[in-house]
Amino acid sequence: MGAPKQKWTPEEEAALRAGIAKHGPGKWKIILRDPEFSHALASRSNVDLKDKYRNVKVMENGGGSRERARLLMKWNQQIPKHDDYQKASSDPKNDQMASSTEIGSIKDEIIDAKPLAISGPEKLAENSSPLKNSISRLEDLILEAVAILKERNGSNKSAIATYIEEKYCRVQKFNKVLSMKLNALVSSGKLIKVNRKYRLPSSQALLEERKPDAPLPPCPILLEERKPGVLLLEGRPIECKKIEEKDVKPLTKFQIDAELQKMRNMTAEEVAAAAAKAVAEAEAAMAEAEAAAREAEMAEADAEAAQAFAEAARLTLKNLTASAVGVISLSLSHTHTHTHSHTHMQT
DNA sequence: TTAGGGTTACAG
DNA sequence: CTGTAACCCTAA
Repeated sequence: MGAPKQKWTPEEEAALRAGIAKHGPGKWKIILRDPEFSHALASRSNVDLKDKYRNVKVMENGGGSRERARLLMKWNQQIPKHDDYQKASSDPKNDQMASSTEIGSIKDEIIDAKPLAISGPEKLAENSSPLKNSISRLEDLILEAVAILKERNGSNKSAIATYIEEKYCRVQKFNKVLSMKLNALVSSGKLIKVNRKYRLPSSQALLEERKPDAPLPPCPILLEERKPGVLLLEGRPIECKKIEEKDVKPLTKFQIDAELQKMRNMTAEEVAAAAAKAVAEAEAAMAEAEAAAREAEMAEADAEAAQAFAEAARLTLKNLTASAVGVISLSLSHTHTHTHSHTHMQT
C-alpha cells in the first residue's frame, strides 16, 4: 500500500540513458554507484534500472505497434548492445593514414540498397507519422544535457549546445536548430525556462552549482571516453561533420576502417543487424533534420542550419551503408563455416 | 547482482 | 476492460 507507483521522471530517464551509454546495459549497480548518476537515480534501485530498461526494450518484435517499434529504436540508437564501449576504437594500426580514400564511387549505388537493412518487423516505411517520433530524439539529447549538466537553476542555451556538440556532433549553426527545439520543448512542458535557463520539470533539487556563464564544465563522459575521430556505429546518433561544400567527405578513411575492423569480428548476422541499426539511425536523423528544416522555414529561422544537419545525416548514411555492405560481402566471402550466410539483402 | 517471470497499479 | 509501466520474487 505504501507504494503508489513512482513513475520515472525525464530526469531519471536521462540519467539512466547516460549511464547505459557510459557503462553499458546490465551494469546497473555500477551505474547506480557512479557519482555522475547517483543523484538523479537516488531513489532507484539497480532492479528498477533493469526494469525500466526492459520496459523500453520489451516488445522488440512481434508484439507491438509501430509506435513501440519506433520507441525501441529511439533507445537503441543511443544504447550500444555489445561491450565494445571502451575498446571499439583502440586500433593503433589505423592511425592517421587518412589518405581519405573515397568510397564515393560506391556510395550512390549503395544508397539504393539501403532498404535491405530495415527489413525488421516495423520500419519507417510509412510517411504517415515518422516525424513525430524521430524529432523526439533531439529532445532526448537536450534533456540529457540538462540532466547531466546539473546546473542549479538550469542550463542556458549555450551550455546545452556545447554539451551536445561536444558529445555528439558539430554542425554549422547548430544553435539555430537548437533554439527551435528548446522553444518547442518549453512550450510542450518538457522543459521549464527560467531566466534564459532551461531545466527539467521535476528537478527541484539540483545539487551541483556553477557560475551562470562560467566555462562549461567538461562532461565526465567526454573526459573519460572521447574518441574524436571515431564513429561509433551503435552508440552515437551520428557523427556530424562541418559541411561547407557538397563534396566534403563526412568520414575519413580512418573512421571507416575503425568500423570495418569492428565489424570483421562479427558474424554476418550481427553485421546485418548492425547495418540495419546504423541505417535506421541515420534515417531517423535525416527525418529529424528535414523536419527541422521545414520548421525553420516556417519560422523564418535560418534554414541553412537545418539543411546542414540533413546533409550531414545524409552523407553519414551513405557511408555507413557503404561500409556495412562492404563488410557484409567481405565476411560472407571469408566465412564458409557459417552456413546461414543467407544474409539476404533484398534491394 | 542480474535476468526473467509474475503481479499490481494506473491510464485510456 | 485492456494495455502499459512500475514493482516484486526467485533462480542462477
